[in-house]
Amino acid sequence: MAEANTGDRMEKIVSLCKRRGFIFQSSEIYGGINGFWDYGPLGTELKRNIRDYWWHTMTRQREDVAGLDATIIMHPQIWKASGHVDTFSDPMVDCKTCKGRFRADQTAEIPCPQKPSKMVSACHGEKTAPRAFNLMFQTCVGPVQDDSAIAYLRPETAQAIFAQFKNILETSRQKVPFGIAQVGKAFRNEVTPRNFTFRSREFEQMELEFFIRPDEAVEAIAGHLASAADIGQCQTALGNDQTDWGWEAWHKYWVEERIRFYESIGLPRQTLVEYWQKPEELAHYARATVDILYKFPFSKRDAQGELMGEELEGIAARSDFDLSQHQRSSGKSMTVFDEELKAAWPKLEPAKQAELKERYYQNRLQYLSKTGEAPDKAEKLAREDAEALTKGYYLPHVIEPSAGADRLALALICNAYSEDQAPDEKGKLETRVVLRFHPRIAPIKVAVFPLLKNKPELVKKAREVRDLLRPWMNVFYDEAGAIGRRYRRQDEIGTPFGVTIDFDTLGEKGPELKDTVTLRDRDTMQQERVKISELLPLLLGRIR
RNA sequence: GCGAGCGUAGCUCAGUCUGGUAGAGCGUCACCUUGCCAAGGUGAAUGUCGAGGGUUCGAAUCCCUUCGCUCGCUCCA
Repeated sequence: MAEANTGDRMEKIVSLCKRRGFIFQSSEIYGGINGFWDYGPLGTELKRNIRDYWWHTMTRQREDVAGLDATIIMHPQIWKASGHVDTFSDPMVDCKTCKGRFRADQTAEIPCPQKPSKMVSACHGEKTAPRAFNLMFQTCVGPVQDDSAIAYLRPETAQAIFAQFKNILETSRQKVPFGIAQVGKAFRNEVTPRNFTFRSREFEQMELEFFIRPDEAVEAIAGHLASAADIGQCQTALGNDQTDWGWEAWHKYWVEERIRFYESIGLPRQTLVEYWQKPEELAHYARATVDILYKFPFSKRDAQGELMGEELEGIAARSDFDLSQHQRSSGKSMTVFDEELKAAWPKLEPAKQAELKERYYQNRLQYLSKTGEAPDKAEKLAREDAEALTKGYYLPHVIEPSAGADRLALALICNAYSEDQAPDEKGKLETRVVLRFHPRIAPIKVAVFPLLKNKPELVKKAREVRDLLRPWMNVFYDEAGAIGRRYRRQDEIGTPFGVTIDFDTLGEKGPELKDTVTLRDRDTMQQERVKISELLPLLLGRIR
């Protein structure tokens, strides 16, 4: 299986996507529009399978996650509170002399590329005035288009979860720790869309905000925090006792959980990179972030020549930053009342009480100071928060696994794409293009063929089999051309199974083969003989 | 947004330098053939050569503008 060079491979994938109806450029007949992509018939099925399986795994299969489907346009204040209005717009300066681009606030710290002894702000290059690059799409709500009407298309789905946190808490009968999941479109006016659909301006996110107790509350209730060794066992812990899990345990748990998800739809661990962001790379609100990267063909290589991977998902431990921000910005309380905490607190030693209270106070004070509260006010608020903790009230912390649906679709296509050698009818080796999708996410699950089209009995029987399977899975029926050609067409779009109705099915070779069909496996091209009556349960077992 | 390269049939591409009015392979469709792994037969459709403008008797070819793609700066689910 000779691998073409990576550029080649990516080109073949892009071309296959268009040729077979996975992905088209948006608005193509008008010349296209940069950073926007449409999914064709097969791509739509693929993406729907991804979304559905994510939803299935993250919410319906769990006791502790509830769903949300919020609007794309929300109150603009949300994006002030979240920090997107300010931090999503970096004024940039271009240097016409050296062609460099620099953040306007950093020109005094970055050396000039042409004359490194001087900083950019002091070099002789001819520079443009600072220009704002706000990555949020703006629109106006209502007929009057003035500043008061400005609204934004959401740049992430997460903020709606925080904004609706209290409503969901009160209506879902969930208690911390629990999560809120959402799948939906998000929009970023990327400077440079790149790498096929990888960096698009309109994309779909699959996000979970998993709310947990602050460590101080965990310690008050459980008496201790799960140790490093306990954390090492997280991967099998669903259903186990989690009362002593602090944020590190939950964070690690979700990293493992998410990697298992990727494995379960056919991305082997060696195609993924688990990247723990270094302290200096962390966003200001994050205590830890793990990126799950997939080794795309267009990924850069490290010094050893290994693909470094591109981000599919980020799993951030965001402390109580987001709920705090919305609490301050909206003036509405975002705290929860925790009966277990209230009951546990009076039973603690006074020294322990003091220690936990002090730690909570320090954390709140640090947050409030960082966000610019006046020192005396910050101190007062932090005292109040610490006092509330002793009564069972706190702001939940959050672990955020946030994945890109389109990026995952692209990763699955890249991962599935393969070329192998298969003999044609004369035994000559031919190149076969196969998308080795995991059956769970394959757009079409099974293709049904009559061996020959010109035999009405075969066609009739094949249509019966098609109709038998159709209510249960996506079936494709094809009677055109030679049987081998039909198999190959299905291989190219990743259909895992092929069912062929032949003369044995009609009973020509005797009663023992009557009403049996051949079931052909895409990857091995092996066939097995299966009774029609057993076909449905067999296939259902293999595609779930 | 800036710099470099590119844009011809559904896909991959030839033709562009040296203007004369568009081709190949694969694919698609129909009919025939078919006895389990695509390239048997016959026939068919498809391009205002990315778009717009200019030069010219004549532009896929030269010039300008614009849109899109690829790479770099920047950003990131």
